[in-house]
Amino acid sequence: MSETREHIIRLADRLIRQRGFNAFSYADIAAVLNIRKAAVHYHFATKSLLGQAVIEEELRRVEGYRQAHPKLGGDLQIRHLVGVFFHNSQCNAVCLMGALTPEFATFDAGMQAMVQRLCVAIREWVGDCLEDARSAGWMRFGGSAMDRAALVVSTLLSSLLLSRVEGAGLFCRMIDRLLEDLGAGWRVGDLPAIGPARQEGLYSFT
Amino acid sequence: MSETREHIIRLADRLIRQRGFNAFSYADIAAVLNIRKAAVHYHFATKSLLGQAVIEEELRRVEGYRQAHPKLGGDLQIRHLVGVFFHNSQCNAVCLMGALTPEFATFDAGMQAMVQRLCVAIREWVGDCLEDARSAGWMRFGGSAMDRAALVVSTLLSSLLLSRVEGAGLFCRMIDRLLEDLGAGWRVGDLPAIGPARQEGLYSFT
DNA sequence: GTCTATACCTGGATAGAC
DNA sequence: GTCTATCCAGGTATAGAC
Repeated sequence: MSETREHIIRLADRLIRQRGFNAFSYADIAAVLNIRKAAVHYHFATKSLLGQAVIEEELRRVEGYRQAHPKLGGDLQIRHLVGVFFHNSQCNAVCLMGALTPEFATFDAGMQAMVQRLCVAIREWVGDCLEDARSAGWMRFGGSAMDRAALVVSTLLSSLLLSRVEGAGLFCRMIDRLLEDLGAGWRVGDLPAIGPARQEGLYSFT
Repeated sequence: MSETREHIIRLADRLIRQRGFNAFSYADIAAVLNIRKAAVHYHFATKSLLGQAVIEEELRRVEGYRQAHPKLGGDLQIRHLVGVFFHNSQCNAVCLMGALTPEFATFDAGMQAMVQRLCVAIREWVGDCLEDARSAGWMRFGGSAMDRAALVVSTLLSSLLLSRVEGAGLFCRMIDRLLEDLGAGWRVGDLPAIGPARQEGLYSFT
């Protein structure tokens, strides 16, 4: 895949999560890369196609992580997920679901389908992790793992939205509360710091 | 207050929650009211001022409700709140917090301040309700009522976001799960239907 | 005081140069 | 295959008519 193409996707990802899909433009990307807007159009004919590529990249990262750690317990994977979100909370960035779902009604069919795929994929992953963590005794909670996953994802998602408005401290208070409800034996503060190599803004699954 | 002014606010409120703040325009409002775009500018010189007016209206509704029912127990007020959100889930509308916080970084200072006020007001209201409901024995949960309120608000907020993408059924599954965690003795299906007089889209506190 | 006509800019997208 | 110059629609906002 082309070098600039990757740069564009990376930039678009960041812009979407900082300002929303409808609020960024090809001009923003062109300015950073020192090219003309139309050069971006060469790589992505329409803005919708660019958005879909960003989501596809994210899906690839999620699937990649799952396949790279087939034997990793659900509890450890949840730790990783929470770490990703914590890092985002420090950067004032929200996740792709939090950025895209509010604007869902303004998207064309192709983009809507990708947003749907993303939401389902994340929830299924978290659901499998919760199921595993519960049966292994690392967590305890009522209800089906899949419905519980919706609650966990929803809390992570909106903790980023709200903490950007009310201060980053809110994130830890909310997630620690969530983890206690899940019977997890750890808190946000227990997670290892994220290495500088991954701090460039793409250390994200959502 | 002028008649058209109120109409504009009402329309803007709906457009924001259906499509987001940056995705709607004065043209959308002008088309419905059969006036020119500039007529809207007369009432609200800038789009930011219009947005602030929409939020101010919402704050007024919240405060109005609280003052109108000073003696109403927290449990009953939460029922009302959940009913409002359920109604929104049926209309594919999200709440103002869910619509505005993702675009927070694109707002000017005045608008950002109003979004902040809104988030704080809602959370304080829910916090007071939870506190009351817990001490009255209607609910039971761990942690401070205020932190718990953040979780409740966050779940309501994102259940609207996600159910619009994954289907309205998700809303009830998520909220019923939340209510059970809170030890509430009721579920979404137990709530009375919302009267037709209030179904026009402004039956909302967020 | 209320609205219309209009300006000006930036958005996404196209046609064609290298 | 990659990018530049350009277009046109639609955005917010202003100046001025009624």
